[in-house]
Amino acid sequence: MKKPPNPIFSHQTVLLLQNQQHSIKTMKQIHANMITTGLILHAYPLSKILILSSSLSIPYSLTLFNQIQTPSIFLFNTFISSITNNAHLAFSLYSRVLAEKSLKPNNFTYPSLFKACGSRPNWFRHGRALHGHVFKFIEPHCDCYVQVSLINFYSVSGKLGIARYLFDEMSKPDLAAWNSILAAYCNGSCSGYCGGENADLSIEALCLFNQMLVSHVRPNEKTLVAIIGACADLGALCNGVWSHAYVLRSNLKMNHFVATALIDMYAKFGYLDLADQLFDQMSHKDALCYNVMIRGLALHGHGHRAIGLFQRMREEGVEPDNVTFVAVICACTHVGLVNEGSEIFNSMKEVYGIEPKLEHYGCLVDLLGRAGQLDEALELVRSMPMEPNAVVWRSLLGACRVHGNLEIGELALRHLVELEPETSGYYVLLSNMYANISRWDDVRRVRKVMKNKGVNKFPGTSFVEIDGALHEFVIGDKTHPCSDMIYRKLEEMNWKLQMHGHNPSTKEVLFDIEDEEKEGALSYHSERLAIAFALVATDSSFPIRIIKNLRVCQDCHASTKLISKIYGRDIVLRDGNRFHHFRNGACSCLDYW
DNA sequence: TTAGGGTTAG
Repeated sequence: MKKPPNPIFSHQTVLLLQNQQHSIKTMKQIHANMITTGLILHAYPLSKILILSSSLSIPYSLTLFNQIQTPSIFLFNTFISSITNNAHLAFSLYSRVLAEKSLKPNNFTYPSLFKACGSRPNWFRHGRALHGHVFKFIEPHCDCYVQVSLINFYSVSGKLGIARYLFDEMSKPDLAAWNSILAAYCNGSCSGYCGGENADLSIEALCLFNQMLVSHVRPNEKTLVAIIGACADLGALCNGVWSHAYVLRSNLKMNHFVATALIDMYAKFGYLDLADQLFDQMSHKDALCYNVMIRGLALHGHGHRAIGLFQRMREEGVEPDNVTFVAVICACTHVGLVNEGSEIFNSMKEVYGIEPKLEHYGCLVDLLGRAGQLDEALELVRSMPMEPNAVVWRSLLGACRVHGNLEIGELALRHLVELEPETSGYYVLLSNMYANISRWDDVRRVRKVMKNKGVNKFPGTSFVEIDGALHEFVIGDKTHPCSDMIYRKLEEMNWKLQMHGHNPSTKEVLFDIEDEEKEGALSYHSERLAIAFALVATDSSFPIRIIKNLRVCQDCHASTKLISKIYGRDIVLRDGNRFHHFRNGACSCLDYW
């Protein structure tokens, strides 16, 4: 016989709790009503008021919870899951569960707790201890939610290997599990916690996606957001366009997340018109999508359009955030709008109440430096409220090299050598700087310091990929088997083998391949030699792909930009951190210089 | 009839 429906579930107050948005005032009224009607004694309505009250006032919800005589594990789980952004409270509730003999944590207890751990820095050890509890109290393999929450916890804690192990342990990963592991690889490739393997992480994400399709798990919007991000990081145009097409043909929703990821991807590829089209189609534009579009425009040298979009953002009442200002000040830098950039920097605090961070000061140093205002840039570095990092000093150094200011350049290099003593490139730059003005004693001194410190043990190498084969070039290796061929070809093409530079009238590209007269000047960079090789060895229109074992230095960055513009060739430089995609004189990697 | 996991820029 069918049981009659329980009148509690159709009670007017319970329906009110479920169906409407409430203020603290109406929530208190409902609470009072529940006490008078006796509904407060029933677990289901109690769980609903707990969820509601914790979203409005944590102290109120805690008082409410503490009034429950003997809360069941169901009520503990409900309350813990509603306060995961308060990890301390979540864990104190969990310890009450452990202390109570009549209670035992279950499958529903752990996902929220792992979420709470992952959301706080330095809580890794708590999460790891909690993982032990999972084995003690439940059977983790039986529950997908627990497994996924563990994968996420380890991935946000930077333990991608453990996350992958747990994923591989799953006999039949569901959609959320696939999305978690894909996001883990994609976020890992962005945050850079895996050193030189970032690009490999994005490639692995694409491989995993392939496996997902093969195992007949149907991707959703979250999946595609991760994959589009991986394509953007890799500069994988074909895969990126395929992903866009997949969204359309699979009737996935072009929601905020998907659209923003696509805008970012097309902007990074340099397809600003496509990015702009998608941007215009977005019904509601938030700060995030403005940021990616502004950044995209700034990256590709459309500074004025970027600033125009920033104006539009303000006119439409969208509040800029700290990322917006990084993008806008960089846009000003690229078109030399020093006053506008400085004003925007000042408006951060005065108008928007946003305290400028290190990266904003870095942008301003770059803005002033590139405009040749080196004394002002140095003054700013000295007066900024936080300790300048290597990025800031590198900006200043870059400006000094462009504007030929040895004094400040030397100062910047000294700081860089101190901050990153293992980076041989700084010693090399310092040495070259002295060599350029024939201060040979200083050249020898720097070389001696290098030798004493044991830096530069590992020469920089670049690999250039031509027709699927990798050719290796080592910094300063004049005996490379390709060198003669490159020299001959370059001479045929009437290229000068000197310091890098560019003569717009003759279209000469000047490589600093070697200069015997300059004693002590280090010879050409391997990536430049590799590019030269690729240019002379292939006429195909495919991007020249170069893989480096050292960071792309400023010299190389500048000359590669130039070569991409003059020869109309896309060049992709991959270093330990990421891909730098050069197209028509612009590079889609702004964070370097 | 109740509770838990996965998405966007730097």
